[in-house]
Amino acid sequence: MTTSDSPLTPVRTPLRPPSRGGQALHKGQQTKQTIVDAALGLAAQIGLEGLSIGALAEVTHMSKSGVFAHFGSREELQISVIREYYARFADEVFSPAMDEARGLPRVRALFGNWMKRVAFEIQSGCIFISGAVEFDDRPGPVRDALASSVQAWLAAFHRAIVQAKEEGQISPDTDEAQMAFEIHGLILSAHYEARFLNNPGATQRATTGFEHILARCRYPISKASSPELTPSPQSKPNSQE
Amino acid sequence: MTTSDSPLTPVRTPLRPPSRGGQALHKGQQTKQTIVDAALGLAAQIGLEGLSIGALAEVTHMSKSGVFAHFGSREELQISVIREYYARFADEVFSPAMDEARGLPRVRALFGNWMKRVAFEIQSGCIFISGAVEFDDRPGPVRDALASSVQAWLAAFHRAIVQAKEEGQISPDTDEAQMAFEIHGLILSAHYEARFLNNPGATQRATTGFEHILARCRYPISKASSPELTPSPQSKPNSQE
DNA sequence: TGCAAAATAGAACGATCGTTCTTTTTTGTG
DNA sequence: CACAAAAAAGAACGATCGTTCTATTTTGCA
Repeated sequence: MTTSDSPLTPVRTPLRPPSRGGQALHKGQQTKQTIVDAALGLAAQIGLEGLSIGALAEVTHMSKSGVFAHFGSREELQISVIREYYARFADEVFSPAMDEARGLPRVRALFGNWMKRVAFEIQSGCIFISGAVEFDDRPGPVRDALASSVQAWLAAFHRAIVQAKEEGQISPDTDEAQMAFEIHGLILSAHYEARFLNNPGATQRATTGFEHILARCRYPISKASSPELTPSPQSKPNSQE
Repeated sequence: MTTSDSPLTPVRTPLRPPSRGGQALHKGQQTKQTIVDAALGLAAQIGLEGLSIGALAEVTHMSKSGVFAHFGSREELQISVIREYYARFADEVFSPAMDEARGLPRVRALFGNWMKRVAFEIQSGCIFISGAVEFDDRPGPVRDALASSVQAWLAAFHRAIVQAKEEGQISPDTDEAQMAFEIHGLILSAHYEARFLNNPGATQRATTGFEHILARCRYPISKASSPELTPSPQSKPNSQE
């Protein structure tokens, strides 16, 4: 079985109008982008369901119908926001990590970038999390767009773990999906405790938890030809608080 | 420092009217209970913010104003729902676990009951999770009621872990708050993946993750009742799958 | 049983929502 | 510059929201 380094590409937006040649962005497209940018900030704070065309019109200094015309429906607006969020997530979290070597370095980079984003989203909110809660009982195209975006990212993360096992950097009896599940939990816990409970130590806790998981899955005893010796975990005492 | 087995009591509802004696529930109180019951089911599915008095009136076969009069405001209705949810959570998760012995048995019981509830809430939804997302950027009495309920539960769980350490059942250099944080993440991950992504193996993954954490924190070798010996973790290999 | 009090219903309010339709303004190009 | 096409504005719609006020029904005790 082979694994690929294929980039994150689940439901990519078409962008450029299909027919038109290499023309610069028309007015409509750039104001649409402006609207989506504003909508993204708004949706991150108050949720995709909280997104209202009226509020969006006010923020962008446009009329309701002017905003509406770019999307044709509120659902299409929400989907545009999801696509934009996904693109930024891929740019900030996934893409930079692909410069790291396959295996553990890449897994660490993915997690590190993910955590950086979570730390930022403690202020702004994360629509992968809020959207999941809003749409877990609401079938339809918005939920589908959101779920496929999340699935694509989680699958990419899982793939990186599989590669680390292929590289012989984690124990062969490690369940990669289990590992991804537990790491995902750390992210969710950090977001929950930091954003809702105002616990400032939450992001550090997630990082510590990640090291705990790595320590368990790495080869416990010696290592032949592998990068890091001294697998002993728990070397540095749990730092804070 | 002493730890107590004090029950979960954060913002308990007053119940009985302060003056009236031991009279049976008046009509108003029992229909109010009926309304809150219906509201709880509705809020679990579509969220506390999705709760509408109109929909609630329809479900309970009452008029909007009839429903409204019992609470005086939508916020008060939401808070009543939170209190009811909290009371049930305490009854199903916390109280039964208090019959178990202090220490690890009680921690296991708390987690097991918690997981049972999560498994049930894959269908119905959890307002401790959806509410956190809805109100993490919305200050006010609803958020306060929700946060204090969650804090009370997480504190109770943390307390049980501290007791396990006092009983010498987990390694003395374990950070109990870190452990609680990681377990909380497993719960959140299970809820996310099962309810939003329809991943049927999610609850099993959470249970497995819990065992991973226990395996790391438990004394690896002998027993010998003495607290500090051989703090080295990482004894038994990651068990299953 | 009578009667005040409690509980519920009914109607209406202003506000906001997504959406539709029509009109005006702006844009880009032959 | 002219002029069609694109973009944006404006007004109005039906619906739903939380809430208020008044009227009616039901309750529980003397």
